[in-house]
Amino acid sequence: METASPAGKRAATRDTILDHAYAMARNDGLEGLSIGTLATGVGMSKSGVFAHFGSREELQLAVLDLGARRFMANVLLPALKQPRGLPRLRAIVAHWFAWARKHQSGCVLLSATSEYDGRDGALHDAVVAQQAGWRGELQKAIAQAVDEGHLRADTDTAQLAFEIYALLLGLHHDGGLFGYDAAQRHTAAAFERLWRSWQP
Amino acid sequence: METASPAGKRAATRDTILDHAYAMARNDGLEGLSIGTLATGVGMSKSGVFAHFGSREELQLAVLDLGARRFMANVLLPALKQPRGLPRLRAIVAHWFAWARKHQSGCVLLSATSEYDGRDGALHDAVVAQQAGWRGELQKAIAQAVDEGHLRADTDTAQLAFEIYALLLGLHHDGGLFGYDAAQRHTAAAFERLWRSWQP
DNA sequence: TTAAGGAACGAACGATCGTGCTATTTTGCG
DNA sequence: CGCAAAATAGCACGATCGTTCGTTCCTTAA
Repeated sequence: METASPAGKRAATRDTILDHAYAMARNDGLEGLSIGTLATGVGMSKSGVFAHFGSREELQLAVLDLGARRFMANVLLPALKQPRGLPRLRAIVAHWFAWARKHQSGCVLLSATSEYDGRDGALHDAVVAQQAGWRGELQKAIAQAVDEGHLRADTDTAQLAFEIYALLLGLHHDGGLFGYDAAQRHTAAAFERLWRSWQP
Repeated sequence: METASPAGKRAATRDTILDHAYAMARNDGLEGLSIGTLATGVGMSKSGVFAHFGSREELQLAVLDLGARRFMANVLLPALKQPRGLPRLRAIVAHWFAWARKHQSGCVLLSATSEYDGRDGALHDAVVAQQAGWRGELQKAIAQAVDEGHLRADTDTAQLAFEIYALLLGLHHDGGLFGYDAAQRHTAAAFERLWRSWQP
């Protein structure tokens, strides 16, 4: 048998553990993850959970990776069905809004940036790589919108990507603290101004 | 003697402890604060540090409060020397930029919002109160700029305050992850567009 | 039927956590 | 100087942390 069967028992329970770990990390962050509490949550022993990852750091990296894959699957992937250019870009933002609504009580990727942006180590590197990757996807979608003539030809893709990201940070922030509805209104209004100011 | 002499020994060492605690919380967050590590940092015993606060939560609240006071002293207060209206508003943003540069490796107030936005308890309430207070100050400065005729008369103060805050979130985020310089350029460019779009 | 291998458990490790208590030291006042 | 009061240290507690190790259980193949 090769290195991994398509869906062996090991992989299945590992997925179960990661699912619980992700839910916990949404509230307590990756630094708040404890193997004991996680084991209780999934109904396993501490050592049983531990054996699947080998170290707490590996567990945290796996949860971070799961978060990144879920984000991509929920925000980027469905938007790819839209035609290239502004429609796809707006679809990304729309799905990102939905993601923020579902993650009002905390987003693993965002809390991870707060937790690891000033440290060294594998988690820091993983967070930076993940954020840089997503920013790159954003810039790619923006560049396509420029190519299609949906945005001004002199658009600075990094600049616009930054502003889009900042608005979503605002949505997450205000949504978590003051309630999603008001935050959603402010963010949507800001986006209308944003698209208008970059239209050709 | 009354409840507190102007600068007794107790208050002095308490300030020393809080200063170290603030520095530590910048890297590890308020949840990462441990009394033992803090005691080692200030060269005291665990119980000696503990006696000043009575509980870990009280310590965290004190650090959060110190952060808020330092933020106000560094960002709002110096801006009050500028004349009401847009000059003062831009001064607030300028000092906020400097604050973000000094706090690239982590801002206690920001990480606190990530850590407590999805929980209950005194820390959550303190974070919400602090953020709401600051947002209120922003809105007040914006309203004055409207009164002075420096911004459009139909300006939605809550909306503009949200957008300003979102841009600073972006500055903190990108500054910590990708380096301050590029983040500062993007944020400054976004602000120029922002002021222009709200000018009368 | 039995041997083999993987998965999970249970117990224990040293370390550290927050938090009490009781001494001991330091301080300020008469 | 001497004495009360305040400030700090020392010690111990139960709990939990991540991690290791040996054992048990279950599945699968010969």
